[in-house]
Amino acid sequence: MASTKASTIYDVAKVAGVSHQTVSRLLRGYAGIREETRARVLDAIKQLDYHPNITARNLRNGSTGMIALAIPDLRQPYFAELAQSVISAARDAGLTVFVETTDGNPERELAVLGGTQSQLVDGVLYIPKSIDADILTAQNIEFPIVLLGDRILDSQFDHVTLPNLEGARAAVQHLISLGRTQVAFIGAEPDTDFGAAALRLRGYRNALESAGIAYRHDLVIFDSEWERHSGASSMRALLDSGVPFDAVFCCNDALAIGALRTLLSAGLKVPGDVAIAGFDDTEDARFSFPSLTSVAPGRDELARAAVGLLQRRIEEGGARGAREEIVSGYSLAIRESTVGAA
Amino acid sequence: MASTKASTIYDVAKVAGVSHQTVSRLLRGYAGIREETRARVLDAIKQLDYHPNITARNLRNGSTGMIALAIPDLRQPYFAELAQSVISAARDAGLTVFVETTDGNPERELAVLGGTQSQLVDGVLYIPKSIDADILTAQNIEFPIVLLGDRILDSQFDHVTLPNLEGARAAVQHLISLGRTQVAFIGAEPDTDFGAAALRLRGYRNALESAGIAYRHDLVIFDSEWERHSGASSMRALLDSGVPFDAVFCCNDALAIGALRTLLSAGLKVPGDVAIAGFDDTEDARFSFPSLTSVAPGRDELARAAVGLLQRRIEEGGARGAREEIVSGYSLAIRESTVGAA
DNA sequence: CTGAAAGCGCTTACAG
DNA sequence: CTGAAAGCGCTTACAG
Repeated sequence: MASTKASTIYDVAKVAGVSHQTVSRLLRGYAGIREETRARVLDAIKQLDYHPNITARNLRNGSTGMIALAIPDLRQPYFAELAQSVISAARDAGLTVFVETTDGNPERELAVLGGTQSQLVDGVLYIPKSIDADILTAQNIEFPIVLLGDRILDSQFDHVTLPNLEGARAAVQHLISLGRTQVAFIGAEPDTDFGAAALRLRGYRNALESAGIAYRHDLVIFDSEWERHSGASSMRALLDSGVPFDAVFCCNDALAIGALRTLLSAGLKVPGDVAIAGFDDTEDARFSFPSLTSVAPGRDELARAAVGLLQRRIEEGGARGAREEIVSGYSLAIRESTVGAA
Repeated sequence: MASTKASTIYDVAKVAGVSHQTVSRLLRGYAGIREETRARVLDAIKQLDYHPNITARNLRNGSTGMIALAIPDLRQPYFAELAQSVISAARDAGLTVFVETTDGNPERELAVLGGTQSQLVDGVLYIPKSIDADILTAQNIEFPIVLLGDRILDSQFDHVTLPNLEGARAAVQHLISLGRTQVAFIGAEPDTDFGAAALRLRGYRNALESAGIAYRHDLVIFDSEWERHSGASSMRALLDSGVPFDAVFCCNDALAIGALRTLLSAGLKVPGDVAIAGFDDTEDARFSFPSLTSVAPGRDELARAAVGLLQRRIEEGGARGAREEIVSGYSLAIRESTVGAA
């Protein structure tokens, strides 16, 4: 902080009666310093309450020990929890993070890549939302970047993602195992073959196929917002369509929470009339009533992997190895919304 | 970023055929530069894709344009939403923020104040949880700091806080206006006369008094965690106590969501048997079923005020004026948990 | 084992 | 209106 005139390496050196480089060496952990000298310097440091000026060190070293986390919106529990995991993982790795919210706005998502903060940072952990791989590729990014999250398209970048297909399939298989045969799907996206929505839809279809249940378009609801309010409307639309269904898989918990609210508002019983499952295992899934069955994608593991990969890329400097793709494990948290209260 | 050799002000100067200071001046927005020179420099900047090195600028200027936000835990919606508001407000103010999560852990809360990142930052927005004013005062903090949030104790620091008493009173008055006479209170804290819990409890008592209802200890549940899981247990405890009640005010929405779940699990009707209100107006309050009546404390206003105050302190440099206290406005969002479905 | 020198990229008085 | 100089606080070869 600039408020009070902080003491420098020179002040310490003067007090200790050594040159400033000796102080620097001690700070950097060099072995070869005479015990008696070391003690004098440490004394001076304590006496002056000296703290190294990180900015100066950064300027010299060309690195800052900081990474940026570009994330759409902390108001959404999934992102908030993911951010928390990233921040913890980064701290454990000796990095500090710098949260940039983009609102999933394409311009802001792009701005992060060129913004003034990208100067300050050794690398970027990037959770894209509305931007796609082509645009990203066209950016010709010249610093370490790792893509993170569920919306990762097939891309030439390092990325860490979820078992989208497998998780969705497991959830839908669970619904089917309960004897449900008319399973709706909320959260499909038009016009994409990649990305979380497409993969989860494929998982859904896989599960139906293995059970010998025909896929039906009228049970698939498009919703690319994946938020609580849109989940509520999507469920409203499904109910209004008059198509009968006895279960629903939602692409994330936010959708499921919204859909659940609409179902209960409409006087339906969950899971009696309709069983419902989500994806993400956010904390609100555990405290809704009924509590929500959800695919738990191992958020901490994901965050740690992403931070670790980014750190590796930073250390490698310019020399990029082959791009890497990491997929986390998952489990299915089975709760009241599919199996009822205990 | 350090990955590729970035061009400097000198490179630009050489290409443009001027001295590097001229480039610097143009960058800093000085008026006195000949039109023709300016064009040449801008050309060179574009041609070289020059971006100023923020670290160097910071070293020179002694400030970084960054602030730290020390916050307990993004997994809790209240904090996540507050963080989002702070980040937005900071961006509007030209500052970037740096999120430090403390887990409400006293050591980590203290560490933020001395940590290496406090070097990097022009000031700190501090959301304390377990730390109290005495400890903070003892720290002899020598940089701009603004306390933010609901747990602010009476202190010698600048702080921005919520209308704790008034908000709680309004919520309880609302419950009473519905004809409820046995209003429970969840979230009291033992041994404090200050802080959000004490103030909200006072608001509760005020509302009872104005209505001529006697205050009863057996309707007040202690809970200093203020999380969903603790709200669930607290409500469990209240039910088990056998004390009859027809309404409950919870100190925050997390408690209320947990309590609501317990009520519904127990087969009680909300608001038929028990009306329930919370505080914070987090987004999950709007999507529970029934949706939750809650005190809305004007989060954006709060965040903007806090960022503004901090920025002012930073600009004032060392010269601290009188400490300032800002209290946000509030409104009461009335929803199904007190008045039933529409 | 420790000192003298140069430089990271920028900005700010000082001249002209 | 634009250039030469010094310095922000640190680290890294280079000598000795």
